[in-house]
Amino acid sequence: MPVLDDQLTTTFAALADPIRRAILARLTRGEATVGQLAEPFDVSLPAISKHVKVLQKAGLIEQTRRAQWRSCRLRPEPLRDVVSWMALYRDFLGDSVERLDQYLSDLQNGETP
Amino acid sequence: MPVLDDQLTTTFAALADPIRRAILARLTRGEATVGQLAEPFDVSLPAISKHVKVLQKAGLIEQTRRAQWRSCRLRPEPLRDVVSWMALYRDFLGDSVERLDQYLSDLQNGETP
DNA sequence: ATCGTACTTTCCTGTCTAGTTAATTAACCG
DNA sequence: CGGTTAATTAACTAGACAGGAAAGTACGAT
Repeated sequence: MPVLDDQLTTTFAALADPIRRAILARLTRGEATVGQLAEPFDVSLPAISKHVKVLQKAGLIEQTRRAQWRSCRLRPEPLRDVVSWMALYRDFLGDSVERLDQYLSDLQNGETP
Repeated sequence: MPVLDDQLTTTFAALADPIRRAILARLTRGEATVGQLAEPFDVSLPAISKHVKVLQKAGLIEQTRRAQWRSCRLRPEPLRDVVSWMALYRDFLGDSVERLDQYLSDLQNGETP
């Protein structure tokens, strides 16, 4: 089950922006509309709207429409792919990373979700 | 000890390219010169040289000069920063991620490296 | 129906990135 | 020294990307 190269590229590209990472961080505290997501930032709403679209295309968030509001929610799958990808580097991340390793095996065996 | 936002941006940007990820993967199997890194790819040497420079600036690899060869070696720190950053999302990555969590605490306590 | 709210889309700009070829630096080898 | 190998730098091009302003869409309220 290798992680798709293309998916990883999109995910990493999406994560390579401070505003988008801040949006994700905000969403760990619960759903939010695009307007709410925009609040803390000093950029226009269209700019945020585009960031949201990038995150959505990467599968990192999901948007559901309620009336004229788009509520955004975190989707964990791409982050799991990143964790899986990192397994390649476990030997370089220290000796006792067997726990991370173990976690990954569990994931692959469907024991965790 | 929060991870520097800027560092994460550079790291993710560096990882958002299939060739650069392949270079890193290659380096898990041991050091390699720029020429050796270039071999599997259908792009010019200068292109690979630039990829190497991007990885270097992100701190993901280290280059040591031996005669006219530049030997490249993996540096794990930025990947550890990514793992640390992912800790924010542990609740979204499944319930039994305490192992990952544990691993991270160990890292912060300097117990692992 | 029309107004306001909440976005999204379009268009345009400047900047960044990946790739090319050609020229350059650096080190070793005879 | 001159030549060869290894890699970087320079100069350029085509495409992606972040941002803004302005126009467009969609829904709810009145």
